[in-house]
Amino acid sequence: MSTKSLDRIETLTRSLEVSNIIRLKDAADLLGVSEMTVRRDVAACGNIFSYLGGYITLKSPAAGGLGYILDRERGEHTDLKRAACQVAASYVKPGDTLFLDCGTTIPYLANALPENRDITVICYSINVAEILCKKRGVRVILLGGMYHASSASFADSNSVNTILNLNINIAFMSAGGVNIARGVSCSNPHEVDIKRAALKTAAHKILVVDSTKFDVIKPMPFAKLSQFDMICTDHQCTPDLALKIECPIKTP
Amino acid sequence: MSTKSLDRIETLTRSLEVSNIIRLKDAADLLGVSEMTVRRDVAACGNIFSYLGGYITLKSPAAGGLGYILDRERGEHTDLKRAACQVAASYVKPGDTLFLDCGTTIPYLANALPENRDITVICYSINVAEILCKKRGVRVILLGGMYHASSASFADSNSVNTILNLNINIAFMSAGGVNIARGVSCSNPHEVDIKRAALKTAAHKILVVDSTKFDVIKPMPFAKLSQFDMICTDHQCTPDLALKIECPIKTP
DNA sequence: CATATTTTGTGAACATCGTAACATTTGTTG
DNA sequence: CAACAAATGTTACGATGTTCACAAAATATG
Repeated sequence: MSTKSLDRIETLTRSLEVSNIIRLKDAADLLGVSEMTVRRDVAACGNIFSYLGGYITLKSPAAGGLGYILDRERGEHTDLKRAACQVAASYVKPGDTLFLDCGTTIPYLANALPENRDITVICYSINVAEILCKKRGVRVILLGGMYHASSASFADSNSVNTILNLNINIAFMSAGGVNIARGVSCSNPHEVDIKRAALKTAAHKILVVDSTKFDVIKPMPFAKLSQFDMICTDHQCTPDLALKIECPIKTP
Repeated sequence: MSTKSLDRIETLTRSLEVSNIIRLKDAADLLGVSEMTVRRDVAACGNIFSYLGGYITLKSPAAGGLGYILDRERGEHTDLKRAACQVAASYVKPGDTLFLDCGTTIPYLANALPENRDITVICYSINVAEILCKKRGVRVILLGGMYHASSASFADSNSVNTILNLNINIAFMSAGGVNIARGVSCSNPHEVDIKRAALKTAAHKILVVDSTKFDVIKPMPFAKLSQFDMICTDHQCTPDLALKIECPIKTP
């Protein structure tokens, strides 16, 4: 990275410390370079700046909420997750007893569940519980235990037994990776037993993953694709991929 | 503003509490209306939403944790509760294993606990768990079970046994009422067994109540005043009241 | 100085955003 | 039901954002 580039980044940072947010065009004027150059600077310093919709902000928490918010949107495919979860939510019927897995996808499903429909939900992550507990007319059962920050979930030696003693109608599972040869996998060892128990006892099993998870392999395998009744994902799931997978795929 | 419009705003707000940010287009899909309608909704609620470069965000990203609690309990002696909890927090030492009760007071204590001090906390309410799980270097054990909205807590037949099998150093208990004749009481039956179990097994018992709880009687008694090692409360605790209670009272 | 490498700019093609005017649907009221 | 008002959808068009390939300029290197 050149001296000039660093100078520009310095100037831009200073300016953002004052104004919090700046348009790409204004930044280009400010720095006396083309918009393209500013784009490249910002992209190169992805750790310092957030860029979204034509606006640049600082990522540092000191700069206030927006930067942090924009940051979270970036790599995480929230739109895809939301889309996949909307598909999944359409299979929930009044009176159902559901199991909701942990992770960053399933909270969107929790959010999409209808209120006052005599629904019972078993969950084990704080993310999901937070959302469900605010809903009216939803029975929530949280499996407790020791908290694991990596997956924002709780695990305990009793959890598996508790799950096996419940009548779960549909288990909505998430995954870090889906691969035809290696099956369905996740990153955290402590989730595996709970996932397997839920898959064992649930009448129906639905895998909820956005399309970026296909052909990804994570360290902890927990199921084969054939164990699932269907996969709910987003519209970016390519047709040839859908053909290769031996399991019905539902998209918006 | 119509009912439908308000429903959409409600849905959108919920969704934003999960994802922080959403594209206009995705919001339109989510709500099942045109982008134009979403634009109009967002513009009408300029006090709730921010809109920039095609992305919608909440103006106050508080939403979760203590912010939410603070919001809901505004005007309910939050200053007194915070004061009582700061007194209570001063008795926590590195390496302690704590039990934190449920209610609207104890979240302030959870918030006041130090990070990275090898502290283990057992809790059973979503309010408290939410706050603790965000702290670094705090081990959290949540007792799971069926959720009870009245106290924002979980209860399960196993909870009592789990508590009795743990070595709790200090139990911080809350209460809805404290009365010399009738002892310490609360409003929710499902809390009682858990509270009693914690009191039974904990080495030290500290009652954390703001001064408005004195001379109040709630339906479910769960302890006598003599069972507690001390009471942590606020500065508005009148001297004559303090004299009448046969238990050390600590104020700021 | 000549060459290679890096940095920056430009323009084109395309997608998306922003706004307004108007059409259509929905809901309300007499 | 008719008539009106409110809410929502559609269309169109200009502005802006996004990405790419390639050209031009600046800089480094031998």
